[in-house]
Amino acid sequence: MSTSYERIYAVVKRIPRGRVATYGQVADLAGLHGHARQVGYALHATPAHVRIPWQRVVNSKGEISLRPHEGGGDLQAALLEAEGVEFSAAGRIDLDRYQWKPRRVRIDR
DNA sequence: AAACTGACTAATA
DNA sequence: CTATTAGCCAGTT
Repeated sequence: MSTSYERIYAVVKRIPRGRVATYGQVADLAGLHGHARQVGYALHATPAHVRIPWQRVVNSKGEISLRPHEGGGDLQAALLEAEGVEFSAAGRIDLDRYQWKPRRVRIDR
């Protein structure tokens, strides 16, 4: 395997600590516009020996797409919190503040 | 090869 | 807020 997966991994690896990106965003940055699903699929199929910050990829609502009881769901949340990402009571992330915006001056704060 | 599946998204209702 | 519809497309069966 290569092609799409490597691009996706490459993009995900660039996500800075304490920031998150959406699946659609990653797809777009990877040159796979409209392939949001493939991003999720690729990450799901990511071998454990490939260390990438997959936890920084969330869905468009700023939520973790995995169900808590399934593998990784709570782990992802824990990892993100450890990076300083703040979760709302509903387990959601404020994308306005934490979404990674590459190639753009971060005016936020 | 055809059908199924899925860590998605956006638009409607 | 939930539900439905539709668009997307690679990997599995």
